[in-house]
Amino acid sequence: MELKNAAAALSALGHTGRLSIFRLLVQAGREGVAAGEIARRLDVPPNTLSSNLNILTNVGLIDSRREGRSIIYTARYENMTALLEYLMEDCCNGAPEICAPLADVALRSRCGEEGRA
Amino acid sequence: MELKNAAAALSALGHTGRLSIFRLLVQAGREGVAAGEIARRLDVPPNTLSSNLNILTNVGLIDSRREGRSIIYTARYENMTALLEYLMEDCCNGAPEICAPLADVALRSRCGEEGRA
DNA sequence: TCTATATTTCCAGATTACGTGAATTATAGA
DNA sequence: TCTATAATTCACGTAATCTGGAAATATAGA
Repeated sequence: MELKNAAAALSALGHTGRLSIFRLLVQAGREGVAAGEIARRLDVPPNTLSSNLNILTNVGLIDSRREGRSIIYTARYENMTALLEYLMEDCCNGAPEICAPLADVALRSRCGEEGRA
Repeated sequence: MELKNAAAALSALGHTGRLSIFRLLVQAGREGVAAGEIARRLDVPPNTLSSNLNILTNVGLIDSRREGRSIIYTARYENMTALLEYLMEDCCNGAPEICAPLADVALRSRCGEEGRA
């Protein structure tokens, strides 16, 4: 991942509306959620939602497919992973005790294995 | 972590200049780096740097201490961890194979244990 | 105290982002 | 084809952000 792409993705997430959308999709898994359903759950007007979905799509954080009249959005986990990797790259100058908690967070996120902290 | 705080932190990172600063500090470890040294390494004017350091400080991503004439900046790893945790929270609806790569990234970041991917 | 160094604060013009009303496109079903 | 539903695109006023010059503050050393 390059600086510009990472910054663009982070900037897209740096907005309460878009962050809510993204987390919703991250939690939804591969199935995804239809635009209308997102609008209903988050209570946002459809045009505002659409513009934010577009921004998240452009930076590669989400994807979409049409199903009948609905458009289903999904998180792009690979790109999310690349982004987090970029943030942690060469972390903490050789002091493992600093990064260990980061690793623990990720391990705990292995879904369904135990409650979160 | 709450939505607003997370969005503020991500927004602060969604800027190539600030993202570069933050990564520099993440990689520097607990020692930190003086403002002037950051300015030199990233080639940015001191007032612009100062304003961006201030923004990163306000969202809790970095910290500073004075040492003589210099002000030393450091990454706040605990808050970085909390931010990543927020992004991964309840990830992927019970499909561990989706989140596993995220965990791997974090494990690989255990500094100095092996090369990064 | 005087000077040099390190960094921050103040300020203003330029740019970019935000949200939304209105119009538009796409699909499904009668 | 006509109507209803689902979602997007366009246009635009408002608000926030970005950048860097100039001035101010803090510290160290002579």
